[in-house]
Amino acid sequence: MFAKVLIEYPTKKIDKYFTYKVPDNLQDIIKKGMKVQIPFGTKQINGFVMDIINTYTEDYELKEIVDITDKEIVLDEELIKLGLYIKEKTLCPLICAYQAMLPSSLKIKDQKTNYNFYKTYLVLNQSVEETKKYLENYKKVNYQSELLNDLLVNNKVLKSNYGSQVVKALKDKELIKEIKEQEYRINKKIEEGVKKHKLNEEQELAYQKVKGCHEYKTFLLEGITGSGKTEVYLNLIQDVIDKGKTAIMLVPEITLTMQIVDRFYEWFGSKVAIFHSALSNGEKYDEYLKIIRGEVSVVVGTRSAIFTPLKNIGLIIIDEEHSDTFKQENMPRYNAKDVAIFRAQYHNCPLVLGSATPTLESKARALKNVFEPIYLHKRAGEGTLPNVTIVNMLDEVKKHNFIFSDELITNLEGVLDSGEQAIILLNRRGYSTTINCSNCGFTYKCPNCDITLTYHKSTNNLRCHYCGYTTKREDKCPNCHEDSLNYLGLGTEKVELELQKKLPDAKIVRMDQDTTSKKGAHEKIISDFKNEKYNILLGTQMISKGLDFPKVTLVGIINADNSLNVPDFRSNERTFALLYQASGRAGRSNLPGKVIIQTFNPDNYVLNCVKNNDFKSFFEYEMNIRKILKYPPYYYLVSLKVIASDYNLALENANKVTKYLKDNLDKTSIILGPTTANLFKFNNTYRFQIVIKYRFDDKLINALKYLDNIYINDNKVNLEIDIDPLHI
DNA sequence: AGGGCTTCCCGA
DNA sequence: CGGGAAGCCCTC
Repeated sequence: MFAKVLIEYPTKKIDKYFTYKVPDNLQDIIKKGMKVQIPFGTKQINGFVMDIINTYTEDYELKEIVDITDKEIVLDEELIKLGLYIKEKTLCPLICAYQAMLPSSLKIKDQKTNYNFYKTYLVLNQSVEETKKYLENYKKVNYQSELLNDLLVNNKVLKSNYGSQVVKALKDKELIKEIKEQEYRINKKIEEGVKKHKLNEEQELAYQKVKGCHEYKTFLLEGITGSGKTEVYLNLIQDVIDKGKTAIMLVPEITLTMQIVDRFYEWFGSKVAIFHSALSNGEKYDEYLKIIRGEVSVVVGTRSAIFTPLKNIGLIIIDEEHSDTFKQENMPRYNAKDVAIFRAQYHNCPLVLGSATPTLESKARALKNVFEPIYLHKRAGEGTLPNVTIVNMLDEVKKHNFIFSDELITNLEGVLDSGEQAIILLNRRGYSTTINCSNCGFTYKCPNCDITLTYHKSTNNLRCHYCGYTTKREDKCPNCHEDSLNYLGLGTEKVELELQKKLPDAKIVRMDQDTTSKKGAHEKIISDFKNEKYNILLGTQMISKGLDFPKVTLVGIINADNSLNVPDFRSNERTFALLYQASGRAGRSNLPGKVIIQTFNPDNYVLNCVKNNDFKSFFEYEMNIRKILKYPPYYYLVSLKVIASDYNLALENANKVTKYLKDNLDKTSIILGPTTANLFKFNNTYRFQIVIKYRFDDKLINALKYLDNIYINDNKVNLEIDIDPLHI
């Protein structure tokens, strides 16, 4: 018996199967998809069994599999096929696809660590009668008798509940013994008496539509903010569970969506497993075990949760489907939406994409009935859509209001007076964007990347937000040594400081990457704000999604132009989604909401669509631009980056790649570049970019594979291929 | 990926 | 001629 094994090293150089002999003692247990330890070169490493065969005819001696790494962790037939699909779709090494499917704790490296978590219990060592008899003779009332009586009632008790002396004494008398039981680190029970809202007419219609679908179909659930999409999801999942099937729901970033997860725990208790980056390795391992063992019916999680080995899936939901986080930016560059379609087709079940601001791609498909559209037009409950005002900051600057407009401050004061709450959004962290010398023009720049450093006041240093380079701020200009350094641009840190000056009585909490790096920090800020320990929540885009605070009546957006000015063809779409979602945080209960958008471009079409809550107009406007400029959804994109530490070498190869594409692709495909990539110099490497726009090109995939192969063995030049990139 | 083996360059 | 670094190639 022989096994074809895929080696754990994620390199294209060894992206093939290696054959090993299966030792006698493993022949009965070994299965396709299992992880095994094998000798490879001089080392012993891990790999996946991809096939089991009975004959082998090559002329060299085979080595033997040493052991099975974890008998419980097996990639089933579906996931094995899915890995092949991802390899084909994203041009990654096959092993890379399988590694993406497993939580990092199972990703081999520290295979010595045992993540199984045990608790020690005490049980009786004798029969109940014997114990009772012993107690009658014992007569004393002390901790020992208390423990024995406890055991007579409860069968087993936690060892840690009793003193070690007491336990030892009874153990020595052979009256009790210890047992170890595996426990899960996360353990939720269904909360009794949770109020399950009755669905309104629209929600009920949406629910029935999906419920009535017993085969693969993708639905686009377009529901305005606060329309109660979650309620529809919960009911649908309940229905799937009632049928004995399982469901996956993806959310963009679970820490920001803790409120949703809490609702899932309330409904489904221990039937839910959760998956996100903030879990510890041990927690991830436990959640994975629950799924493998078939103990859960619902998985809620971020991108990688789409790979969880649930059997018999009856429904997949992707909430906030417009979010960029569903696409992985490094290898394997998969999009969870594609994976979701694959799995829904495999299980022949419905897929629901939900959003208030769907991607143009999804919306276009819904209009062409490739996806089935479902709409939720009304806010559930008593909420109404907020009133949006656009403030022209050009006028405010004349009044020397550089950060806050008079209107925003007046409204904030109003909120404070009435005991309500406000959210302020500024999509940039740090204190100020950059420090600049007004005498000689010096700016702090990252020595590794082609980018200006951001000043952080709390630590008094400058940081590169790309590579993490940090340097100290000096009092005088390091170049001309004059005392003429200026702080330009705005970050959350500075806004917090300035806002506190304007409103000395306000209790402000800031939420951005810098204040939420610790475990549990997100949840604490959110729950503190919900419990009204603060009046104002100030933060970056992480506060825009999914949060539901009934007391928030005002949302202020500072410098709405920030994201509009990003040089990417999707910046309008992202700005609309961000501002629309942020606006949706206001007026979610019976209190009416107001939104103030501060901008230097008050006539901007995107902003005015936000003001009018008009996704339809925005969609039509933006689709027209995409059509003229030949961008998605009219054309598909591929981005190629040629990377080398030598400038000329990078450029030379970028030209070669471009020439090859021009010679070998279909004439209808458009090849742009090479140009310097958006982040031209990064970590001391130079990056050139080539973009392909195409509609139908059956030569494309082979051309990409050919180029990919050329650069596998070139250790000076690197080629990164991103198919369907989200950023170019 | 990582180790071993070959090659190549420099000072003698 | 030797040593050390850099490049090359193999791993079932």
